[in-house]
Amino acid sequence: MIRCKDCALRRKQLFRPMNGREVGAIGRMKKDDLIVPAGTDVIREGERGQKFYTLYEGWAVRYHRLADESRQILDVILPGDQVGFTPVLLGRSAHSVQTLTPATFCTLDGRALPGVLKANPEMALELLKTWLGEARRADLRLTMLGRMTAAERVGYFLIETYDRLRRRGMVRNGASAFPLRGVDIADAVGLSRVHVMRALKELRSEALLDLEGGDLIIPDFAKLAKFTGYVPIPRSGKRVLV
Amino acid sequence: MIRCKDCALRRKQLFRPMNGREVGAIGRMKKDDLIVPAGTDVIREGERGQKFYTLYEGWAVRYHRLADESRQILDVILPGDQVGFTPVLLGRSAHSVQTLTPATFCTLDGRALPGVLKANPEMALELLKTWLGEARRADLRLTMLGRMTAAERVGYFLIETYDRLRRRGMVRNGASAFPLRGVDIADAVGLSRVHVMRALKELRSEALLDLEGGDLIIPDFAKLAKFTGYVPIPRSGKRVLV
DNA sequence: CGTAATCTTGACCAACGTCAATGTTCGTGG
DNA sequence: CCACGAACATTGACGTTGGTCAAGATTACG
Repeated sequence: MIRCKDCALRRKQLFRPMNGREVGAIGRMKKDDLIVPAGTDVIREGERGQKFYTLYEGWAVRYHRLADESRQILDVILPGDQVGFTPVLLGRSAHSVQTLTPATFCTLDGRALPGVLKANPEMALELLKTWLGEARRADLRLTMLGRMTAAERVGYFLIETYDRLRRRGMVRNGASAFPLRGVDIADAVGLSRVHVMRALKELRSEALLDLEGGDLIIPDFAKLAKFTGYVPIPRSGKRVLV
Repeated sequence: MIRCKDCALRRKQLFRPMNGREVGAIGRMKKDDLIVPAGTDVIREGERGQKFYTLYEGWAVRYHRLADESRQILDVILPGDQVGFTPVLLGRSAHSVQTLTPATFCTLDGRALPGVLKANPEMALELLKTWLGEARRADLRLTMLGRMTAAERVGYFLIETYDRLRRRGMVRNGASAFPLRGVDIADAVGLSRVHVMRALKELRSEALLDLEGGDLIIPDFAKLAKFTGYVPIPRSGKRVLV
């Protein structure tokens, strides 16, 4: 089991430094790690849960499945992101979470969360800020689905994810591992799989990005950002790691 | 000026009862009321702000305008909803807010907010819960845009708003005032104005809803909910009124 | 080396957008 | 109360984007 004291994530730029008291409070919520293969549903829609998780390593997606079996991917979960917060504080999960790769989650006891937040109001405030940042990102994804063409949607989705990877130090020389398949991208941007492939071809031919063998390459970030209307996440926003 | 002590909103079912200490803390943040005509931009994208607002009476929308002048409506703001939270805690607003009708906002001093939340951790936690609820609603809107047909989108948007109105006691006999025009609905659900009208015609012919003279009528809530896949907001979730 | 998954391509089709002309509603001033 | 204009709704014709289907090529993996 990874101990909070030694957690490698916490040292990353993305996260807000914590004092000993805070690390201790979180450490007391910490339970076993959860190690699962690719394709595992870690959280299922409608489920109640007393535990919540921080993704430590690997990739996952939050998604929603409709009555007609179609799937909407709500968000990509990257290392350092939390899942299962909603069921703990609100009673039930409104979405499922599935791993795309083998993954390790850090498990935390949700029953202790309200107490910890009341005892550490500074942390509660920072957590609120993190969620406001997430809400802002969600607004932009909504705009993408409502108002953009196929190529713009795909480009936006990829550059946004790429930018998040970059902030986590997961990009090297303009490239990063990217385990999503065509279907996954399609389900994220509201298109069909075939049309996503056509959009990718277009983006590739304009040298805006390349996606091959599970690697995403963005040769000119500014150029793709301009094409998609993407504005990078401001450097300032640090996150609480619970 | 409406005093927090006398605020009519606070007494509504939707909101969590507050103790005297909390009402006092909020009262000290309270500044003048803001009374504006329809079509006023209360918050502009990119703006910094030290104040935040609670809509007391009237209607507004949160929206985002793209480079090509097109508009995405992110959400409808109803009495009791806050706006301007993000600029206060995160530095800048990523969206604009415009009134659809003459409206009254309660103005609060944002500089005092972090202090108030740290001094009232219970309130901070409840506020976090409110935001988690909003995030859940946003996920569903995303699903609507990504996976639904024109008629379903329009129906979903209308029933969702109707359900929110209902919780605020703004529905009488299956009907409520509804000041949004065709363009507004179009910009909310990611369709063209003309196509929204066709979708409305279809919904009307199926007796799922009616929209005339600024009134929204839903004769059979369950029937429309089934058609659109809408699940009502659980009764339990009460909101913090700041 | 073989099988399954995924990508690629082309043909065709449905949903939605655009344009433009006509009708309706509503608020305003006479 | 009526006349007028502006904003909005309605309708039909037509164009475009993206969906569906199916067959073949490529890649990943045991």
